[in-house]
Amino acid sequence: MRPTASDVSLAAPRMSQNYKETLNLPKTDFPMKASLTTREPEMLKKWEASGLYAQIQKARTGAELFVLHDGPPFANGDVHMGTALNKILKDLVVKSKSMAGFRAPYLPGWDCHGLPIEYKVVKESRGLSPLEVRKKSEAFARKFIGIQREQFKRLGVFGDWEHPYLTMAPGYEAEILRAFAVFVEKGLVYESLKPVFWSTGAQTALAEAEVEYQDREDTTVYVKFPIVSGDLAGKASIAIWTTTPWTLPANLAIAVHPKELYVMREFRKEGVSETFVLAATLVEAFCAATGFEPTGEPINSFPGGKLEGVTAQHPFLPRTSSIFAADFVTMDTGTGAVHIAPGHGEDDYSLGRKHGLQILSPVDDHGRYTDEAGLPNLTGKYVFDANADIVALLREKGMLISASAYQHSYPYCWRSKTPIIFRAVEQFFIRIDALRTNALTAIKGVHWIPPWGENRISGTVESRPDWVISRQRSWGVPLPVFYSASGETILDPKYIRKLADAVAQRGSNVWFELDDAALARELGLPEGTRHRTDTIDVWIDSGVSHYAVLATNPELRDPADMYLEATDQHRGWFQSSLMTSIALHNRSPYKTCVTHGFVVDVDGKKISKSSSYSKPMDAGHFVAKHGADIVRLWVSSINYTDDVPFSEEMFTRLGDTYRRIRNTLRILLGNLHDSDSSSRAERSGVEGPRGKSLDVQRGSSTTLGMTLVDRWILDRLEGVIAECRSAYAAYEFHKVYHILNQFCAVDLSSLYVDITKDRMYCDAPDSPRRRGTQAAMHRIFDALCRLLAPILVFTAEEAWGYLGGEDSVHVRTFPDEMAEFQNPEARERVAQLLNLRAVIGQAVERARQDKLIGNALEAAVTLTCEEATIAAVSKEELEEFFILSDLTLQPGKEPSALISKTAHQKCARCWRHRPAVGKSAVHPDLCDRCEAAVETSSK
RNA sequence: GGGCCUGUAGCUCAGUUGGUUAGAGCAUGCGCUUGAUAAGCGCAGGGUCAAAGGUUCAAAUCCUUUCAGGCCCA
Repeated sequence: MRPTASDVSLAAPRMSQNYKETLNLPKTDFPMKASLTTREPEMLKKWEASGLYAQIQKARTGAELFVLHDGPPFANGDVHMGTALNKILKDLVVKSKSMAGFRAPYLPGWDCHGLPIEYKVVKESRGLSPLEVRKKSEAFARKFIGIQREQFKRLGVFGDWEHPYLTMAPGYEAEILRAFAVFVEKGLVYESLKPVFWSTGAQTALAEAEVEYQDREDTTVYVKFPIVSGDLAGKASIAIWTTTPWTLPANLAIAVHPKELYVMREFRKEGVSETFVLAATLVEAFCAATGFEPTGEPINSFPGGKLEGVTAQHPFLPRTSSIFAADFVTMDTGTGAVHIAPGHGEDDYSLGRKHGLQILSPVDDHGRYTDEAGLPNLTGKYVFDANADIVALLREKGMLISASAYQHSYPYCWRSKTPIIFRAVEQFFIRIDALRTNALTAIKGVHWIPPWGENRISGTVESRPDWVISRQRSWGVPLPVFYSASGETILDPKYIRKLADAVAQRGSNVWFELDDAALARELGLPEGTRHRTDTIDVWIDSGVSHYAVLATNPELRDPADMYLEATDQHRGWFQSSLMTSIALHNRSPYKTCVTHGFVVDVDGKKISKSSSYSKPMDAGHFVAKHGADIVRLWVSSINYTDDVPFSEEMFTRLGDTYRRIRNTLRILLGNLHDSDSSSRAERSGVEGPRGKSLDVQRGSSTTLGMTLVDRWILDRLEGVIAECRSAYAAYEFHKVYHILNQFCAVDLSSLYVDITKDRMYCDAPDSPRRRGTQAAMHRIFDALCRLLAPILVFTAEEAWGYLGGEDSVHVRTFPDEMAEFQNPEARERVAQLLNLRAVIGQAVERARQDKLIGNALEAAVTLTCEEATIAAVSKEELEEFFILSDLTLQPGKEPSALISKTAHQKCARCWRHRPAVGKSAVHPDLCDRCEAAVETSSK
C-alpha cells in the first residue's frame, strides 16, 4: 500500500465506498464486447423483417436521384476479399449518398452467361447437347447467384436483393438482341475472315479478356530467305527470326522497318560462308545467338525502305515472299526482318490486307495443319508438335541458320490452359473505328476517379482493335445470324427484333429448341433459312446493361451517375459499356467512373501469388472471424485508388480502432443515462434545422452557459461533420475513417470525456455544467452514429437504438452543420491550453518518475506562462481542464511547470486534493463541491 | 518488352504553389489509474521520405535513371 493512501484518513476506504453510491457513474446496457458475429445476423433479420431498404427508398421519395450502377459480378465462385471490397465500396457510396439526402437506389446484378460457367459444366459431363449445356449452366449460375446474394447481404450491403438484374433473364436477353439490332442498323456489324485468339483446347475464338499469359519454352529459329529479285538477287539471303516455326507454312511476306539501317554482310561459321541481310544494330545479337562471325566490313548498307518490293524464296515451299516496310518492326529482338503470316497475327493481318495478300491460315479448329499448309506429311499434326518437324525441314533444306530453346511469356486460354494460336476464321465484328473518335470525346466528359483513369481508358480505346463478338459456344445469347437457302448471310434488324420478342416471351432457349424450319416460321423468314449457332460475346451482355437495366427500370436512369469497379475494367466493363452506349446514344453511360485497386498482401504482392495467403480468401472467413463491420472498417480505412493492402496485422489493428470507437460510443451513452434528452421529440431538437439549437430545448444548457471545453468540443464536432461530409462527397472514405478515429481517440476519449469526467461523476446531477456537457455529448453521439452509419452499418444501428430511436439510423441523414456551434475563439484558446497541458504533462511525468507523486491529482502545480493565454479562464476551470487538484499560476514568458506534493487533503468523494476538505463539520472528508452535491441529492 | 499507376515510422494514412527540427492514430516500451476496468490516462522511443544522380539559396515535393510492386497489353 502506498503511503499516500494511509495518511489521508484511516476511515477513507470505508467512506469512499459510501460516497461511490452518491456519484453519477456512467451506466448503459450497450455492451463493451461487440459480439459482431452473433449480433450482426440478428440485426439483418430485423432489417429484413422491417423492409429497411424499402423504408429508406420511401423516405427519399422525391429527393434528387443518384444512380450507382452495379457492374454485375460473374455468377461463379464464392465472394472473396476482392469482390467484398468492390461491393462494400459501392455500398459506402450508396449509403453515404442516401444519408446526404439523395434517393440512391441500388439494384444488384449478375453476369450469367459465358465460357467460365459453360466450361465447368462441360468438364463435369461431356457429350451434352447445347440445350443441355445451357440448362446445366443456368442451374450453375442460379446456384452461385443464391450463394453470392447471401454473402453480399451478410456484409451489410443494402439493395433490392429480391429483384436483381440477371443477364440471363428473358427480358434482359431480349434487350441485348434489341441493342444488337441497332448495331446492325447502324452498319457497325460485319463478318470477316480474321486472325483471332483461338483456343485449340476449347475450339473457340477468345476475347482478349479470356487470354492469360504463362511462361513457356519454345523453339526459336533464325531462317534464311534467299533473295530472288532486285540488285541483291542471288547474292544474299534475308534472315528472319521467329518463335513460332509452325507459322512458316503460312508465311507470305517479310516486314522491315522503313527507316532503320540494314546491312548486307558476309558471315562465317564452321568454315561455311553466308551472306545475310539484317538490321545493323542487331548484328551482334544475331552472332551471339547463331554462332556466326562477321567477316570483313559490311558489303552494303541501306535503310529498310530500300528493300521494299524485293522478293525472297520461301525456305521450303514453292513460292516467294515479298518484302514490305512496316512501322511495327522493332529493333529489340530478332533480325529486324519479320516473318509475316497474315492468317496468324494481328500486325501480319493488317499488313497483308494493306498489300492484298491472302489471309492464309492452314490450321483447323483443333490446331492441326490442313492440306492448305502444303506439307502432306504434316497434315493433321498439332502445330505445337509440328515445330520440331518444321525445324527438321528447314535444316534438311539448308535454310536453318540456327535453332534454340527460348523462354517467353505466351498467351494461354484462361480456361482450358492450352496455348493459344492466332488463326483466321469467319467471325462477326463490331467496327470500333466507327466509334473510336466519339468514344474518346465522351471519355473527356466523364469525371474519372482517380484522374489517371481517363488517360488509361483513352489508351485502351485508342489501341483496341475491332470487337470480336461471335463465340462458338452454347451458353449465351444467340448471335442472330441466318443463312438463306443459297448460303447468303442474313443480318437484318427486322428479324433480330422478332427474335427479341420471342426471346422475351420464352427465353433464348428457343434458338436452340427450334429447328431451322420452326424458327424460320416463327420469325417469318423464307423457307430453307438456316440459323447460325454462335452466341454473342458476354462483354456485350454486361456492356448493354445501361440499355437493358438503367433505361428500362423506372427507379433508375440512363446514364448512371457512377460506375465503380476494379482497374482491370478499364479494358473490360467500362469500355464495353462505353462502346455500346456510344453506338446506341453517342454518349457515355456514366458521369463518374471510379476505380479501385486489387487486394495485395503485406509485401505488396497480389494475394494469389502471395506466400502468406496461399488459399483464396473468402470474405465469409473474415466475416465469421471478425464480423462484417470489421471488414467494412478495413475497406473504409484504405486508399482504394491504389493497391489495397491486406494482412492479419491490419485486422488486429482494425479491431483496436473498432473497440476504441465502440467504447467512445459506450461512454457517451453511459454519461447520458440520466439525460432528459432521450425522448424522440427532443432528439429531433438537437439534430436538425427545426429545433435549431440546444438552447431552446435545453433551458439551462445554452452554449453560452457552457464551459470552454464544451464550446470547444462542439466546435470540433462542426469541423468533423464538415470534413466527413466533404470526404464522403468526394468518396474519400479513408479520410472519414481517420477523421472519426482521431476524433474518438483524441478529442473525445483522451480530452473531452477525460476532462469532463469529474463534473459528470461528481457534480450534482442537475448542475448546469453537467447538463451542458450532456447536451454536448448528446449532439456528439447523435452525429457520430450518423457519420459512422455508412461504414459501421451494424454498430451504428446498435448504438443508435440506445438513445430511444425507434427508426433506423440508416433512414436518417448526416448531421447538419450548424453555424452557431462554430467557435473560433474556443478553438484558439484550447489550442493554447493544450500546449500548456503538454508542459504540465511532462513535468508531472518527471515528478512521478522521481516518486514524488503517483496520481497527478496529488500534485501541486505551479504553472508559469504568459498571462494573456489564460486570462479569460478561471483558475477552477483550468484545474478541471488540466485535471489537477492544485494549480498556482505565475506570469512569465517561457511556459514551464513546477511540481510538488499538494498540501491539501484528498476529498473522499472526488479524490481531488482540495483546500476545502476538512472545513465542514458535517462532511469533514469532502470538498465543498462534493458536500453540496451530496446535500442536494439527499433532499 | 510497351502503356498507366504506386513506393513517407512495425500497420494505415496526412504532408497545401518546393521553404523552420517530416506529422497523426494505432502498435511498441515505461509509468499512472482501478469510479469507461477483457476499459481509461500520461510520457517516451521509432523515419537516409524505395535507391542513385541532377535542378535550386532550399527537394518527401521538380527532372533523369535504377529497384520493388500492381493493373492492362504484347
